[in-house]
Amino acid sequence: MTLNELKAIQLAELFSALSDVNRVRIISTLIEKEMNVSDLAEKTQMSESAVSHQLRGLRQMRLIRGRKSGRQVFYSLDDDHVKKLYLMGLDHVKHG
Amino acid sequence: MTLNELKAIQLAELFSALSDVNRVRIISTLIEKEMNVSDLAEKTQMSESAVSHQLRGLRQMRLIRGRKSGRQVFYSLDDDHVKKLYLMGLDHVKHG
DNA sequence: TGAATATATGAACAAGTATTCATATATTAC
DNA sequence: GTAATATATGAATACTTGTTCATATATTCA
Repeated sequence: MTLNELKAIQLAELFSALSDVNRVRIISTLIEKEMNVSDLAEKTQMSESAVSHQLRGLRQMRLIRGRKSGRQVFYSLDDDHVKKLYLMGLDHVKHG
Repeated sequence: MTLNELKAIQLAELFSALSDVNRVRIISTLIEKEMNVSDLAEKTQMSESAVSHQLRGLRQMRLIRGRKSGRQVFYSLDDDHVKKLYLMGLDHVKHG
């Protein structure tokens, strides 16, 4: 069973979404609890614009989702799958 | 428990190693069986040089390891962890 | 030893990606 | 309505990464 081309591309895109330190920090933060953009920016030491750009990519990959509340948007992980992937990667890093 | 800086970087590097279509194809191939560079090149439709460069990165990230036999080097996944990570990603892509 | 083969590597270029800055949209409060 | 705040986005620049080409190393065989 060789991997078909589309799946290979999607898989690379998925891992690509987690391949940046700032996005890892964002995911790491969102594992603990949902958070709005400006708090994320403060917590991750990034500009709000940079955070927003990264969130967009994560949203497009369906790794996170936003919940609008007034003029704020609270982001959280899209599903447990993402958390598992992240934790498995972390495990590899720790015991690798 | 906030992720420390080093872990965040390592984690991003790990996912980064899997974030390219050609590397995904290589890993996908190596999940089935170990393979030498030129066969990998043929199977993945890449030049041997390109394969070798990619293998280097995967080796450095300890995702694969090489077994030298004469003038050939047979590559295989470094441990089961990698396979799990790959399969979990694939699962996300399939059912996402 | 020298020729042939398998793999590895350095440097240069090309392609992709992240960040910044300026600006836009959306919501709330007045 | 206007002002203030939160987030989003486009364009430009800077940075990173992958591929190619040329060359180097290592191994086998004659």
